[in-house]
Amino acid sequence: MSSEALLIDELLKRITAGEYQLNEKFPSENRLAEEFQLPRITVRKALQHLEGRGYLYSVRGKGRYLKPESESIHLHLSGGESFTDKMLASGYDLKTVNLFSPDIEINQENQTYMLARLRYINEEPIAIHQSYVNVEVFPTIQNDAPTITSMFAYYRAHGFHHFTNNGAVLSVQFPSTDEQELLKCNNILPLICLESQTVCEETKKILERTCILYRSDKFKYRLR
Amino acid sequence: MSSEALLIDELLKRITAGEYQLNEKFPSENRLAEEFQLPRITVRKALQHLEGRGYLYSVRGKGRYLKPESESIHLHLSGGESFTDKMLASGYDLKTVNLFSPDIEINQENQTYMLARLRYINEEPIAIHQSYVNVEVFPTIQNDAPTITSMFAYYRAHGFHHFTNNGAVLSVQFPSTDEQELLKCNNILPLICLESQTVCEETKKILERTCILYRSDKFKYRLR
DNA sequence: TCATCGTAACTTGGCGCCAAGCTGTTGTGT
DNA sequence: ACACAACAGCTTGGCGCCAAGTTACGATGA
Repeated sequence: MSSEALLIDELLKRITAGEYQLNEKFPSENRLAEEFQLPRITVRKALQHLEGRGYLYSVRGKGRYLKPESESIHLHLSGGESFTDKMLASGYDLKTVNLFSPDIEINQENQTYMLARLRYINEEPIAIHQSYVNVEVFPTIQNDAPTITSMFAYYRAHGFHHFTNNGAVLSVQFPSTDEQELLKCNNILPLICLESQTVCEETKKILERTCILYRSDKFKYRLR
Repeated sequence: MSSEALLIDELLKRITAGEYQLNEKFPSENRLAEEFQLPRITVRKALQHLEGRGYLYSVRGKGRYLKPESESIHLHLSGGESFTDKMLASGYDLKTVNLFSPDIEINQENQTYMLARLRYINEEPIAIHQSYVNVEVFPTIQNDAPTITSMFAYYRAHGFHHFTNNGAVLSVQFPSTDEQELLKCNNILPLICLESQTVCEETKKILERTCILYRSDKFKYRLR
């Protein structure tokens, strides 16, 4: 194993053992280089890796600081309940921002319109919701899109009242630069990608295909 | 956004668009530095990031090469079925290696014994199974441990025949150096961590607490 | 004409140097 | 005695230089 990898492990041990105070100065690159008898560049790479993972933040000229660990939100990955309802039921302060852009057009091939929303909890972005709405069922979706914050509310307004989803697929991916900006995260923060279809229980019509990108560091997922 | 981040995005676009041949030379650091008018060190960082994510591998003096993308295994995250049964049912060539070590002792605090197994598919390590076996139910587990490859078989041999689990919790973490060596992966490959308890249906005894670490790049997970 | 060896030109890898930012201490001026 | 400015010493950030490895081409010798 490389020196860098071993240093990362050792620093993680110390961090999880509580040896460093939150928001106080982490030992500098030079200090750690001296302590571990490693080149400063090796130490810097290890520290930058820990920054990438969200443990540290740095200010040029000042130093590096330990980030407070954010509390994980427990999310049930199951059932037809909307994300909004789940969060409200658990007492979280959820906010939704519509990421409408006039540039987005209907996908002619599969007749869907992509409507994206950014979800915040406690003023922090935690998920990107991408709904690929079935244009055949909702022909005016492109015009309606700028004002929508709840898809379920939109469906109810259009006469659909009971929903289910036919399973979901979960995978892990890294964020693109756009997603990094939206979610205010680093490029090595894994995102949980959850893909499913929302179906009307009565008519069995597919209303939308959904892709939700969750920051994996903000959630623990309960499975039934 | 930094130059490095934008370069990563652009190279990923090209990779997914199929612009590079598998196992053929990827453009060199100098070549890309010239093309994008960036310092070589910026290009190198971007390429090392892609290496970390598993897209590329490098040979000093020779060059960098695109790795073939491995097929994702679809795994159902549900039910009491064992991992072994699920993989065999899907036709995968699963192999299990017991990671027995005489150094591992019974945890006196919660009376469990940690038995770890490494899972291979097509000769590639894909998951680490850690079973924290209830010593009160299996007092001879420490002696039995070296020869166990199937926990369910072990339980059946001890008179337990029907199992369930009381939900599971899924989270994402990065591998430690030990886990990196076992799974033959880089330090930024996210691992899916699935924690659950295996319970005997008849007696309701907790047989084990399980923690499975899956390479997230090898699996897509189906939820019911 | 063919084979072998040496060198140059390519590749990636390891680590350092200089730049930019911040803070604390000391000296000078009012 | 206090306030302000300058400088030194600390911090992290950007990028380059030299080392190590591989390959291809040209020259020399048989």
